[in-house]
Amino acid sequence: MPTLPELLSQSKSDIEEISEYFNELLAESIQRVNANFSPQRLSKRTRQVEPLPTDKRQLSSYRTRIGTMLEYALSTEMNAIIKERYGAKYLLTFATAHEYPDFYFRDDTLTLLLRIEMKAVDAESDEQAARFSTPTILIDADKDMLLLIGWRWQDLEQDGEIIGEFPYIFAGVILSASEIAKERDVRLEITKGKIEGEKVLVYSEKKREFVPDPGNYGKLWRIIHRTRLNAEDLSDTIRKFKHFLEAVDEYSPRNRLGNKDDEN
DNA sequence: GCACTCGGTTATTAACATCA
DNA sequence: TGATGTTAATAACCGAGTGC
Repeated sequence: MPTLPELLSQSKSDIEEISEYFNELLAESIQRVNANFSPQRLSKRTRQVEPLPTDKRQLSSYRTRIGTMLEYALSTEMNAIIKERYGAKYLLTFATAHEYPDFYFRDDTLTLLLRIEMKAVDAESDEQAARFSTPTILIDADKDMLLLIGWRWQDLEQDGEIIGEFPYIFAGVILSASEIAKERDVRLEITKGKIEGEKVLVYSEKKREFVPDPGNYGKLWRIIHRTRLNAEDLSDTIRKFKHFLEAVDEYSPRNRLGNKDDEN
């Protein structure tokens, strides 16, 4: 595999190749977070002793919170690994405002090289309603990547006894953001919706007119249209994305991809 | 008849605008 | 100035329709 400086110095940057490099980086970071940060800093006692929120507003809130902490932990590990490999040559910095994207990958003069948006989903949640809803026209095909992780509660054992649980990342992938956006917009077209600048409109049968998307555009399970799940022309990126969905589906209360024989 | 799909509703928060 | 209203963002859940 080429080194990162090689990939970034090519006259025409290839985001697919760069994502492959980052996938390897991500896999190692996930291992570290699962082994250290998560069981040490995000652990809690068993559900019987320390229950999780059940109120739906609280559910939404705590999942967002854990997602943010996992973002912090993962990006910190990724930055550390990059530092181990290339010294002070690169930085993975947070976007400090609530804006697209979450992270900027920069060189040592702080020049922007890549942009990374991250989404964390709890497999136990009803819909994994996290959304990649960045308007297509704001996505830079050469620089933007989407980082997805799936997590679930894992028992924490001590001397053969379960003493608590911690968020365990069981799947993670980095993909070209524009490829995902492309598939997302193919789906929108299939469902008779349309894009006007930064606005997304869906056709409402009830009102017999186009209405602003009510907040479903880009939900992870609404990116590949179901009629395209097994399409021949799925790009490599979409196949990797589908693989990620399958991993989440494995632990999800639902069985949306039909690859589970029994309930679990 | 169950489980999924997909447009839609709701709860909550924060920022900002408007009104008495 | 303080109370109230509006809007935007997020992610939960809802429910009619649909397919097996």
